[in-house]
Amino acid sequence: MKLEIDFFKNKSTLKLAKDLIGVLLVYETDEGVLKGIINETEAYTQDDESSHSYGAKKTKRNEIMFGRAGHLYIYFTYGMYYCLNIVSGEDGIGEAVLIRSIIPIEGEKIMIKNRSGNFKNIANGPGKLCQAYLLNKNLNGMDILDKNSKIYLEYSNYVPEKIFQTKRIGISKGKELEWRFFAKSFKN
DNA sequence: TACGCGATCGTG
DNA sequence: ACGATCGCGTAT
Repeated sequence: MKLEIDFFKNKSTLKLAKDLIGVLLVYETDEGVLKGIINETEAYTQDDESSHSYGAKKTKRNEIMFGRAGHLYIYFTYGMYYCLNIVSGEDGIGEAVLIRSIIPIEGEKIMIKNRSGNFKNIANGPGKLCQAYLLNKNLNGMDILDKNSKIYLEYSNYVPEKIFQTKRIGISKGKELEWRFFAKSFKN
């Protein structure tokens, strides 16, 4: 069953980041269905120095973060990679959850092809995940809660054994905040 | 218009 | 540990 708006309502971005561990990221492409278990996320809010939305300053790049929860914020970074975020929080507040990693469970062959044949570490990083799913700026701003959307989140029976909470990766400001969540294993 | 810097990755 | 690579945001 697809996640709907209720999953996002009245929930902090930190809580959403935690709740998304174990949820499936699904993309129905022309070549086949891509599906994976979300196993690592990070929260970003407008009070957070490391966030693109810091200080509630809206720009052309980050404006989607200020929209309604359930939209995709996909940005380009390091001159080569895209990163996928799910917009969170109230309309008008700039918050999102970065999806850092998934464990492939369907369409693995397609993902490997999308990753130029790399069959190890298929989607265990934000840039790798976007390569595996062919996510780019064309999909920025998509509404995954729209029932016609080809990309959406789905409930699963994968229950994290334990959710770890640590500092975030690859940032220079807001380093001390423990806003990263991940699971090492799931029971089914 | 100019410039410095990344919410990264793969190799060494 | 480090280089690749280029759009974005801030400053001029």
